[in-house]
Amino acid sequence: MESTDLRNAGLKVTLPRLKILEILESRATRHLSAEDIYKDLIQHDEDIGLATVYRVLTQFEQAGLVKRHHFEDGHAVFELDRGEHHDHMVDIESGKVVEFVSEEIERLQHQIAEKQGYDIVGHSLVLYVRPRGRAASGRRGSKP
Amino acid sequence: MESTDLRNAGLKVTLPRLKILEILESRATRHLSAEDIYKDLIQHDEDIGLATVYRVLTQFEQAGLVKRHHFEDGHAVFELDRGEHHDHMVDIESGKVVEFVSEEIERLQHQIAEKQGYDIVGHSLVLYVRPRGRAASGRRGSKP
DNA sequence: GTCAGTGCAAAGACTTTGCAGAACA
DNA sequence: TGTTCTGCAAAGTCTTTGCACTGAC
Repeated sequence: MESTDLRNAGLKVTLPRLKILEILESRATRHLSAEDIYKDLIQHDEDIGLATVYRVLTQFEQAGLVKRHHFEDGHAVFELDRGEHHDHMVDIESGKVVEFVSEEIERLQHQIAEKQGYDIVGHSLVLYVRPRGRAASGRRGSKP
Repeated sequence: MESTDLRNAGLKVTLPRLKILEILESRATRHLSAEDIYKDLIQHDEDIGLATVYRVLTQFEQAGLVKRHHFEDGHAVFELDRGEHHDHMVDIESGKVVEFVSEEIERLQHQIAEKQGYDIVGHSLVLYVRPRGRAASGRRGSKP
């Protein structure tokens, strides 16, 4: 089944590709960095290099199988592209990523771009959040 | 006047800092990369190293004088923080950056975060756009 | 058997850091 | 004068690339 996806993308069915696809499909965390995937492979005794992970992910991205995101932490994260567009919320304390969709925001975005004479080609919306009601890290009450 | 900003930030008033602040204030393009600023300094025969540019920008960021953004092109861009929040639209053909504000989107974002039990700490919204009505780069008509 | 794919190491882009000399207060 | 700053070069992080070998078809 995964092999079909690969063939459809014009990619040979190889072990590294299958394994990486499998990791992207099966992990609880759907947003993984190249390093995350690499470590996972190592732990499962797969002898696959980090360079290959990057190469495969880039190919998957070009084939439309995965999406690459750049949250503000320096490294890219990848997720399987299941077709349905969504935006992200990142819990800055736990690192957890929550997906959400807002038709209304999408609509407003198009409206805004249109007003300036543009068509939207893509967009990136990320909310950096913290569990409700908790104060800023290590502080109490109002600003110092 | 700029020197006051620096002193308020607890930074000594030095030539590199003044020059960099001046560039951020006076350039038509308000969103500059470290490299952009460095080149500008070189062109004006200022003998300031790239490392210093990065150091100064980081200090300015910590002092709240500038904001750092990561658009999808790999390198960070900096803009003077004038206090008023806004989001960005990047014309992928010209590289031009347009700022915009949408109270409505802001409101929706808070609503969405709240629904998940989160407070928003920060957010990043960037629209990648292309002048209206123009086909994808180098193409005509519908998809190939 | 061929050609795409892979591992490894080396290179690249962007950014940060260590240190000795220079400059602000 | 005493720190704080700066330039330079070296190191760091994340990612890509070159090359000879391996493996899919």
